[in-house]
Amino acid sequence: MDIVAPSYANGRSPVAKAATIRDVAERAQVSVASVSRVLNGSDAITETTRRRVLDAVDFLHYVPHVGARSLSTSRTDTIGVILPDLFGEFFSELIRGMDLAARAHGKHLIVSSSHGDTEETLAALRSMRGRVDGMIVLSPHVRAANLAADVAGRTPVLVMNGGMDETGRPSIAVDNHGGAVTAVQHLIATGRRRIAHIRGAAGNLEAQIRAEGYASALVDQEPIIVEGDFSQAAGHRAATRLMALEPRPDAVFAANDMMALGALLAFQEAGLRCPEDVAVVGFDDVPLAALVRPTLTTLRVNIAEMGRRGVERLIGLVQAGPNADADAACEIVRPVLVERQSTAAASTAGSNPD
Amino acid sequence: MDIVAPSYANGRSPVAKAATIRDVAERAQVSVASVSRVLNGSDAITETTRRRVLDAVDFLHYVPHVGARSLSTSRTDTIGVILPDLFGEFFSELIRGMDLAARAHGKHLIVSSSHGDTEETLAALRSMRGRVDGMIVLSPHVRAANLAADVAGRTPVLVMNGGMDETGRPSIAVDNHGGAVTAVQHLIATGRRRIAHIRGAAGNLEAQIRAEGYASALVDQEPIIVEGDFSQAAGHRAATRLMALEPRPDAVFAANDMMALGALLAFQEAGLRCPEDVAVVGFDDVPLAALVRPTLTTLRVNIAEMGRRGVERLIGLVQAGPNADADAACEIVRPVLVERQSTAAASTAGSNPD
DNA sequence: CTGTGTCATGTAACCGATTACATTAGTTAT
DNA sequence: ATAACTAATGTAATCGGTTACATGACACAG
Repeated sequence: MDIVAPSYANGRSPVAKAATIRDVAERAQVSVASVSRVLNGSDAITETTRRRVLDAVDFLHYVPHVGARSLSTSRTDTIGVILPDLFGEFFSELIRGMDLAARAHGKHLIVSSSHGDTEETLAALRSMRGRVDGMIVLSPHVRAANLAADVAGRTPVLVMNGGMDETGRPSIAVDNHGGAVTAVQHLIATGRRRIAHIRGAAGNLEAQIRAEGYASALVDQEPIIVEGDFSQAAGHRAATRLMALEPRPDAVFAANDMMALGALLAFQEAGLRCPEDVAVVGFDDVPLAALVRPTLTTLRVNIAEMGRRGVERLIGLVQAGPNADADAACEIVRPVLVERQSTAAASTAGSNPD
Repeated sequence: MDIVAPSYANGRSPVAKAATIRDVAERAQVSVASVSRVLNGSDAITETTRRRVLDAVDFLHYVPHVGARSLSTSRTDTIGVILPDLFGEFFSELIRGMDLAARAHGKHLIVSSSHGDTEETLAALRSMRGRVDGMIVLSPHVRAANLAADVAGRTPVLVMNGGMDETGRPSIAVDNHGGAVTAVQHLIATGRRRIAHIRGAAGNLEAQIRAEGYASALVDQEPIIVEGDFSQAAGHRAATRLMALEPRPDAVFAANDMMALGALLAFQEAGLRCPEDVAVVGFDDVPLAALVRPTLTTLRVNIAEMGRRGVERLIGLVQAGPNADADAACEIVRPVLVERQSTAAASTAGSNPD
């Protein structure tokens, strides 16, 4: 008695393995090379062949094995993004922009987020190595960012948000200094004479640079700086301390919008009017900034655009290969001032000759 | 005259290709099998061998080729996440939770976002097929979510946020109906008698279910529903229309926090007091909800936790393989009411016997 | 009719890991 | 001393694509 394998109408057993390029070739009665050519759009292929291949692909639900492809082409068509601990809106905007650009170039995005310290960031980076054609490292710590570029080995790395980079690595940075100067000058132009600053988190490079920008733009006054950590609560506490000063500042430049909002609330709770008694400027232009009353003057960075740009430059780096040092520049993104109610010109300005 | 290849101190030419497992084996004086075993922590290996291999790995900066590995193991250790158009905070919270869980299991996350319509979502999904071990599809359109699961073929798919799913696919959903009922009951319990609803975007399943929940929880009143689209501006417009009604509603349940905020602002601009004249409830508990004045009562969903859970279930599905239909359940996440100022009990409640 | 060139297609050697199976060395029992 | 077993390591097949090169068909010139 012969024992035969059961046969199925569709010619495949119930726990069939995924179809391979050879299965497709067989069904289409062509060679694997032709299948590959059709699928990669290269070379000259007869219309008949193309049709036959596509039909077979369709019938077998063939999906090329990415690993196999990457093995022979040594490309992964994937780029990695390493993010520091998330910051709400900023994060999704950035990813949105990146994804848009990536998809436009047929690339995929691997993300790894919430990395508190440098060591964790490096671990994430290591685990991504070999899995991506290039990486974008967002880190407010220069040290981490630069280490990252070293650890990456031959994988191209684009550093973002790490502050102006003088090490000649490809990078994109926000002009935090210029932004801070703009904020202070705007406050001066609208008549404020005692301008305080609520700093961002200690050890954060961007916080550092914004504070320096603030200090450098002051005229006829000493810096008044209180510590913060980018959180709304910190802004609230800082504002409380500022109100206790004598004389009280007539304007506050906070290192980001969330702290500016915290300060705004603290002032309102204390009965101070904004902008009449004290003006407030933030940084980032989170959507919320336009929704609170008074609406918040701030410095706007087009985050999605920055993400898009980052991906495109990285793709450039990947294509250039290791030979081209061509694109080692640091690209600067300049924030623009968005004037809103919180800094409307004080009508009493100028009454104080000091 | 002999022509010899130039030799370098490190034994590698300047444009060296990445080291392979064979290079490591050679340098460590062991076989590739041993190297593989050391690197994958399997089997019995002498301490000497392990040491030798690790040294060689270190020296050569060896990084396993992920494609090759995936080719032989037919795993990618990657999971795909397909997101609809982003919604700020929600998105980053979700990814944070997912990434945490993924990393804990040594998996990577490929994300694809900003998919307006069904067709785009499917395209994203197709391009991910074969590149991931499983996918999580977030879609407010049931149709899209279900199509997705079909298109995916043998790749496991977990549907999230698609509303209660009766098709028996593995899924995780927010109890939108229950949440809406909770909101309305809370408003009734605090003395409101004319409760209006600002709907979410037309065609959005969650919006639909919340509206139904709202209507079903009402007692002694007809539904009062105005259209919205989840945006703050829509909330503002809707509130304006509600204020024109006679008699005016004394409470509003908005389908999300952003619309609730828009409504809040509109009421304040019109001189209405909240919660005294009109109470407001939102949905989501975005960070902002606790920051505005009055602080906003809302329904809180632990988004990061939901993301974490999603990844863990998907990993379970992947490991179970195609045989196990075990986990085809729809898991429900119940939002909890967060009581804040915007619905503080109206002191005038009960004065109206109607 | 033969030579030459062009175009479509096929054959088979890679890419770099994993792992079944084979082999060797070392230990213990008889 | 030999058999029988175990533990550590090695050999080579395999995964599924891409692509250099070989082949074959056909057109056209001489």
